[in-house]
Amino acid sequence: MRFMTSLKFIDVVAREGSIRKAADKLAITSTALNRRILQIEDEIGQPLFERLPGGVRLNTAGEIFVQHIRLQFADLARVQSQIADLSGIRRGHVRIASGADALRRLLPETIATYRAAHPAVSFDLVRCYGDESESRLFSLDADIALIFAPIRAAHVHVAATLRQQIHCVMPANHRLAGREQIRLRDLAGEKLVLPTAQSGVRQLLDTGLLRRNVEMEVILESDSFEFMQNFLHFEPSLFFQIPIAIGAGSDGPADDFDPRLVARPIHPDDVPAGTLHICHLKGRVLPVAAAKFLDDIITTLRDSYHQDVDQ
Amino acid sequence: MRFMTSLKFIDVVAREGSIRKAADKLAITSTALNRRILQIEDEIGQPLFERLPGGVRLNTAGEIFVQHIRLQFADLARVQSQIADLSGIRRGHVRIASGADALRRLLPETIATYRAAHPAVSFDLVRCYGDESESRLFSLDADIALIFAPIRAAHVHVAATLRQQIHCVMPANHRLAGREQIRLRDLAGEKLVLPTAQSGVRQLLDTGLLRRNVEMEVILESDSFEFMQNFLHFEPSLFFQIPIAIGAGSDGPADDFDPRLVARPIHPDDVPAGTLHICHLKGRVLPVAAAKFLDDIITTLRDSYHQDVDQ
DNA sequence: GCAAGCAGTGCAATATTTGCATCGCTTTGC
DNA sequence: GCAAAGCGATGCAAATATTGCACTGCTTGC
Repeated sequence: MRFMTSLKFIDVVAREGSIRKAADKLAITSTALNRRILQIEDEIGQPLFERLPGGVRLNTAGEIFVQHIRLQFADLARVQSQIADLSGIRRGHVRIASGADALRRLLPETIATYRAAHPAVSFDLVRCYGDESESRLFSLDADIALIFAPIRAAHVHVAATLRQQIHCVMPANHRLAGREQIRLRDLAGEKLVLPTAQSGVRQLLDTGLLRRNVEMEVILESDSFEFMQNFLHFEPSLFFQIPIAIGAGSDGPADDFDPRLVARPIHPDDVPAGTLHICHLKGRVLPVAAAKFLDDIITTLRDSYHQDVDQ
Repeated sequence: MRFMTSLKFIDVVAREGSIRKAADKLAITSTALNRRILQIEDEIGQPLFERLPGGVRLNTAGEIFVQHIRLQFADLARVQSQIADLSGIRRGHVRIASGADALRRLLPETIATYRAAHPAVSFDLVRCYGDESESRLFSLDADIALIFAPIRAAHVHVAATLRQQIHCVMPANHRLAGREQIRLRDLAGEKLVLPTAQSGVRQLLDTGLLRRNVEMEVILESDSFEFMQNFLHFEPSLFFQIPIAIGAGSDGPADDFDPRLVARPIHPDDVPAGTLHICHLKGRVLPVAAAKFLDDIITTLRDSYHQDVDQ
């Protein structure tokens, strides 16, 4: 560590109490060592050593400085061990904050593919509600966030966006199952299961329902796809999802999407399409593993989900 | 600090994302800089940068190392100020990130007082929007931040807080000028000038306006106090500020607060009070100058602004 | 009082760093 | 599809910084 030698020299001189003795130990001449110390004292603007007849001794400033030096060495050692631990580009850890939508199929699929190529990369998935994804980006608890909602915070950089029309999920034998598109007025009198209030899907629905002033029966709210899917078999009702959550657009529907159910898009005039944002912290240079994975998500969306992705 | 130059170089390259750009900034040739970086990478035993066609980017090892470097620089500044403090003369440099509110009066006043006592201390003031203040604390570009907004990041330590009720600023002859407090419904039909969307004042206002569903005419948005203050003389309208921005609570209103204008608080049931946070990076030991200045701000708020300060 | 041990300094030898010219590469623009 | 521009890397010579030698002035201990 060439950039630490001068500091190391000071440390040794402080320990030896003499420039000549320290020079001996460091295998250089005392004059060279002496001049290095004078130079640093000059840069600090204050002497660090008291000159005694029998050698040198740290003064108060020197003690503060040497303590700093030793802390730096300790911290450098920590950094080195941490870096040595990485030992390669393909190692790493990617932390993702995501709403429930992308966790159903997009992320499992993409991560599995990525890990097949880079098995030494590990992942951290956290399901977030509301603005928590953005907070996690900011607090550096997440590298990448997938957010199906408007982006509020200025510190979020949106790497790609994906338009998603909300779909209405219903039993395959439902009277509306034959329609290509659902109008909100068609839902009059239907029993509805709504997503929880924080979800982006819910906020879009509220916009539409409020605007159209449609009378509908909201029988429950849930944030669990599995629950809503199974509930439909017991009580005839409808719930809402976006395409990536039900695997639409991918190679066929998701394996666990019930074949007795169908999903039909709501007419965009009634409920506007929402946007899935793929984000990271603005100004942050992502770790390689995370940056590559970000590329992978975008590629997957474009190639495998055949979706329009804006970058 | 000759012994820090190589590290500084790496920091700059990381920020610029290009060796050539960094070399320009550092006034050396790109080849010299390139070789210094190669040398340090060699000493670390691992590359710190990814070489891209358009420049370089930190890899995981590099990110760890650069964070270490920045901490080292911040700690060196602390050591220097502590050493300077020994000789009786406090010298040093305090870097502050602040929203517009505190920059109007609180900081000019406090800094002037501080500098009268310690003329060798210099200051760096950066006006920040949104979450930028918090980012600057983390990247060690700022020692202290004054944030009038909720704190989102976990790495921020809040040294003190100050509750601030939003005030409505209007011409002295306005029909509402006689009121002790303003209700939102009083503002129906008024022309409003709102602060920009990132500002903490705006976010509180939005909460209140949304909740009360008051019909008002927003004629423009601005982040400039001077502009809004002068605009009122040309078109009758109202804008919003918090007490420390208009000098209220201090010894009389700020010198440049127009006597033809008055500020009246909005009823707390309509718009909740916001909180000014006085912060620094968690876990960091501030330089002496910065630590003492932090004390000064808190003292000033309590003694001169007669505000309740929580510590 | 004089030898021994210390830090500091002038000067020449040596090592290191820098700048120039140039290569190989990728992206961008026409 | 090709030329231009921008990037990092490298060989080599010039510039700069560091080092070692010889020596100074100083204090201490015998």
